[in-house]
Amino acid sequence: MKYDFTAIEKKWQKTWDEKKCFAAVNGSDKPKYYVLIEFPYPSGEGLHVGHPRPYTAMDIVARKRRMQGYNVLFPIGFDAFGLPTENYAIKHKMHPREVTKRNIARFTEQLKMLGFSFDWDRVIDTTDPEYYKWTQWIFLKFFEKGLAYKAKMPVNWCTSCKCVLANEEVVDGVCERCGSEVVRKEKSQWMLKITEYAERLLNDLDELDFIERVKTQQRNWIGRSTGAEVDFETTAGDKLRVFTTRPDTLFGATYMVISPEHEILRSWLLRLENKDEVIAYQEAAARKSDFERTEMAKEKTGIELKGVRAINPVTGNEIPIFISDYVLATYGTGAIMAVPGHDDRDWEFAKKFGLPIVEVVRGGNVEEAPYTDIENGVMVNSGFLNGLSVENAKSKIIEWLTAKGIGKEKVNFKLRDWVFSRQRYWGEPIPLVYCEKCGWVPVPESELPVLLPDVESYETTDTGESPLALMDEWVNTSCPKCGGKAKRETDTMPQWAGSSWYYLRYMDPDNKDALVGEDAIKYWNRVDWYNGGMEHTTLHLLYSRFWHKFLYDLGLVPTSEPYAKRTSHGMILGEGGEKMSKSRGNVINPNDIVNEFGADTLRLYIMFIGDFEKAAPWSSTAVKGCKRFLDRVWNLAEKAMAMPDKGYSPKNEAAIHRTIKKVGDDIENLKFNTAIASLMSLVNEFSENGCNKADVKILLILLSPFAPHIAEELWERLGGKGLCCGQPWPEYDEAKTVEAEITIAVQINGKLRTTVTVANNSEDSVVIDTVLSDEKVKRAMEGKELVKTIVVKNKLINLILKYQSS
RNA sequence: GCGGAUAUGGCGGAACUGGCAGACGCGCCAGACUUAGGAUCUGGUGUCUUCAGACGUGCAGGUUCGACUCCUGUUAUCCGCACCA
Repeated sequence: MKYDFTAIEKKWQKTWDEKKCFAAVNGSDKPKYYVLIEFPYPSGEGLHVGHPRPYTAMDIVARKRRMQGYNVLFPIGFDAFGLPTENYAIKHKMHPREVTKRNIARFTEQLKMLGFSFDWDRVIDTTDPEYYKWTQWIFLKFFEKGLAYKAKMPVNWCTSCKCVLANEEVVDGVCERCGSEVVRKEKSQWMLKITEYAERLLNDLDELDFIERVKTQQRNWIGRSTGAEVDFETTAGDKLRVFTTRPDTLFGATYMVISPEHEILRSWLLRLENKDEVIAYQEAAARKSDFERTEMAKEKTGIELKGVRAINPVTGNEIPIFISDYVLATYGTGAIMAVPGHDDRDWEFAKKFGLPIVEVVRGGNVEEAPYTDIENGVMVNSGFLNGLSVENAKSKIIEWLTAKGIGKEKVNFKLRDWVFSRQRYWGEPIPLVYCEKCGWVPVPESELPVLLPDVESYETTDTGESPLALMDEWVNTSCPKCGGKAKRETDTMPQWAGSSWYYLRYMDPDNKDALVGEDAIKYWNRVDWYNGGMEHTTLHLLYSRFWHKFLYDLGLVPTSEPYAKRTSHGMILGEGGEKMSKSRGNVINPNDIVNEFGADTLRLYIMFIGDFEKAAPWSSTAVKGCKRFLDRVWNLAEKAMAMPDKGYSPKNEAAIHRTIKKVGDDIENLKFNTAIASLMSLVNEFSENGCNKADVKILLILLSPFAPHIAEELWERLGGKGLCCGQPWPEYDEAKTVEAEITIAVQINGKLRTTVTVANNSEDSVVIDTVLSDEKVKRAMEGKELVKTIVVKNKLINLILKYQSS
């Protein structure tokens, strides 16, 4: 019989489906294990060859855990709200709901074709009103607790999507999604107070089993820094508050800088002699996008405020105040004390404007370059701080400032609150109404979900308002509180809303009374292993940790963190090593690969392609190698059918034990490529030594998480009991992983000369005797003296020789 | 600029706590079977070479009996952050 992968794959997918082999059981007695992948966005393009990489990896883990006796939850769903669908729908004059429905159907078919062991009875769709009802419900809780608030503020506005973006969605000054320019715009927006959780989001990382680069990235994004706030009196009779991480250098503060947007300017404006100049600078700064500002960062600009000066609280000196866009309005207090001697940016600015540079930390030459070392410096020119280390000076000055009531210790974060409104149709409606009398009023829980209106037109408006704003019938409603006239909020939620809690819904997808039932959450607890893309580190991953903590505070979930372990995969690149994209025309469609080689080959290749955590270029020739491997397995099994089934063949025993160990360990460590390599080696060994039925059966069990269809088919043909995916994961015997005879490397003066074969675990003396009687070694030793012998057990022997001294 | 990672044959990549560099696969070469092969099987495949060996893990040093692995310096590429005071 030939290996007819198409027929085989269909057959087993059907069997698994009918027997519900991969259904997770709530409340089972078995230990539970929750494996999660990031659910896909069902785009119109269908499944990309990049999708199966993380899916196959986690499918392997899920299948292995089941074989190890766990009750595994390995779910799938669709994150279906969002712009691409809406844009596609507008272009093709379809309803986003229809587009979504079609795309989900297509994705489902493609995912099933690859044989993933998802529990298909728990599928969720974020656009299903039964689902987004609970997304809205959580939002109302945020609102109730004061963590959702509306604020007028400058926001990132994507000129192409006609929609605001969260800070996390702006990459290099352009829209993360469409690459269009992002400009600043003043808008009134719903915000989520993620900053309230900054400290916990940071600290709790320590206890999590996340790969280091994820933790680092989140830490940098949260950006905690400790310092002090200090009030400077001004000649205008008021106070200017600054934040600094170097309060120790206060004696060196020779001028101040405030951001062009700083509020205090308004009250100073009348006193300014160069008012017009200042206003012109403000206007110029306002016109620039954030990106343009940083682009021009190379050259510092600024204007001195003529007419107001500040007083350095420790020196008593009057110092000038500047406005400059190198000071950000959104961080700290929007104002800084400038210490040009010990800060790169202040130094640069001072040099340009000819401002005095005072050394207050000794260790460098502040005329040449700012001295920023905080480890070795000693305070000078700093009155009562002189002679102290930087660290000691910090605590002393903070003590002093606190006592005087002009400053205090302060912690700041880079993390900003989350801009949560989007001016688009295809998202969850924000369940609030605005009443002239009562203000913002939540829609009562009993009236959830607030459904998206079913309308013909949902195109973007040019005014920057949500398309929902044009739907009078939907907008105009009555106030749930007073019954008077009210208007619905017309902005919708961002794409990240539905995905912030989806892992909870999988535990109990059909619950009508709660987002997740108490028993279900108690049983499943939290996700044990979550794999996803690095690009979500400061978006989805951070957002969902925030939501989870909030739900934890409400007492709705038992853990303060949603994911115990987080790993991440590299991208699949095009053949030339470039990113796969439609415009480059180098996109590989998984359907083509499955048609030509089968799903098992695709799965195997995508795991064999290279280090799972690194990017790897696709190679259409290398795919064939994996197909060839499966062909060889097939032939081997056909031959073994007539062979005995009692115990491993003695010749293969050591290799089998080694492979069981290697494959098992490698799966846990994301080393799928070497796991497959070891399976290939085992097959090579079987071909050389011959093999019996028991040998092949163990091979099939080990292979089954990677290439489940062929394993299942051959298992059946070899007369295996039950299903291959239901077999217990094999055990290995450490003692049996080593061959009876082993090869030892022989080095002379550190260089490999030859090898010898000795019995495993031979005594050193035996090894030395064998080596010394070796012809090659004897020749090399002629006329030389053996000074030293180094033996590494079962590995290597190194003979140190010297010319004989006469 | 700051932080992190990476650098190994023609290619993708292996190498445990310092112990036979190049596992496994692709490609290539030779042979077998073939009407045929872009199928299959067998063998070979780091470089140089006087066939004894010499040289080889970005580059320059160092530690060690022994270094892809540790240390110092340096270059390149990728990723993240990007005036965060």
